[in-house]
Amino acid sequence: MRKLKTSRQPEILDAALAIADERGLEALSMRAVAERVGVTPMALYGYFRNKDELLDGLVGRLLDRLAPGDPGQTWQERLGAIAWATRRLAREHPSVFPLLLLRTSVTPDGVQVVDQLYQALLDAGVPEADVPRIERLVSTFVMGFALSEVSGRFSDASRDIRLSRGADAPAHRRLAGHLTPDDWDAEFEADLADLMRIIRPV
Amino acid sequence: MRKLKTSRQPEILDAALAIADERGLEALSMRAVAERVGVTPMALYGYFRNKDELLDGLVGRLLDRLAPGDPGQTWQERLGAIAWATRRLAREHPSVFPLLLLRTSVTPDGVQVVDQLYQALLDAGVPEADVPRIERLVSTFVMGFALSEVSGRFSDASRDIRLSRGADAPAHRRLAGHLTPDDWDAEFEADLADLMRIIRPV
DNA sequence: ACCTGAACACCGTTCAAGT
DNA sequence: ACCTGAACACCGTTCAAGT
Repeated sequence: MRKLKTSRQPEILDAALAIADERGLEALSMRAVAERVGVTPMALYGYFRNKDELLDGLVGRLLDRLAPGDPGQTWQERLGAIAWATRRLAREHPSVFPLLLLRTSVTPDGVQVVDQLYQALLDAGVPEADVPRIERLVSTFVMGFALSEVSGRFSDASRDIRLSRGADAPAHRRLAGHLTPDDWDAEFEADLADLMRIIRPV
Repeated sequence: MRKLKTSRQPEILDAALAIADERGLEALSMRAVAERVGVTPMALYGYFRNKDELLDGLVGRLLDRLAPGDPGQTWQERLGAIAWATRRLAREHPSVFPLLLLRTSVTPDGVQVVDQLYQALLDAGVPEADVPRIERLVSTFVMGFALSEVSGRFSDASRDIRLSRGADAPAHRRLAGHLTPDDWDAEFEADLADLMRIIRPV
């Protein structure tokens, strides 16, 4: 295990993120990053042991966007702020965002975000023994929702195909008037409201 | 757009699934699939237009495992059956499962599953206008949970690292005795119970 | 109808060498 | 301390050809 240089790591991650944002994740090759940084591909291996570690670095980069943690007033507001920031992050970096769910990488910033969620749930009155589970429940939904949006699982195309197949899908036929997703912001907000009712039953 | 042969599609998908299960997703190359089928890589292009379409075929293969849909009694039981089947599917095919969330592919089997969920929610008394949203809420959580398990987001390693970083994470320190995930089956069950309370408030 | 061979433009990564 | 060049063992895919 050689010691890695850190000096140009941020610069390299910037280049990698830019490539992913502009041309997608499969355009993100070591060679492309090197070219953007103005260096030979092999030079990158002084800063990251391999491509996997570079991708982990990219995940860290996204998480530090989430970490700031406004002082926030009520637990609902703090929890909502993180949820909306997560969704915004997915829209800003749709190619890289899936890596947050796909790669296990516990970064300091990631821990900070989880800690803020724990605190919000404690303030909401969730019993200590239930807090970690509820945190996983909420964060799993929020990340899954954001991922579904950017990966197209919720897209119009899906809905249309679904409708055209209505013949052998009776419930689809019955709900035909309601399948349209009109306003995703409103849907996300309604979902969060429902989850808050799990956290603190009214 | 040439017309594709279908004769050996199932055989090819079997080979692809086996490779992914045995050696992971990044070992799943056209060349590896071809070798397993006993054919030249180029022969595959008579059955799938490209690798992406082969992966879509793989997603379809997973979805048809979910589709059967037992007659089931209560709406809770039917919804629970699909949720547990989804989680089981992820554990059986951890490498391929993420593609379900990553790739937009609306297959007939996928529509069947969604239709069953719609029907369960209708039977639960959810207003028609809310059914599609609640279906997305539930399926997003279930798939996100299953994905988190197989991708290691919930793993012990994460928890340990989190604990060791407890210094600057006060809520973690306070909850130290409860971070342990002991029983994931129980957690999933508790989560489903909480979601059912959203569906039909007690 | 089904398959092959050769080729093209890519990959990540190792190793030895250069300043 | 930092970077390069050449090389290796891979990729997905096109094209023209073969039975």
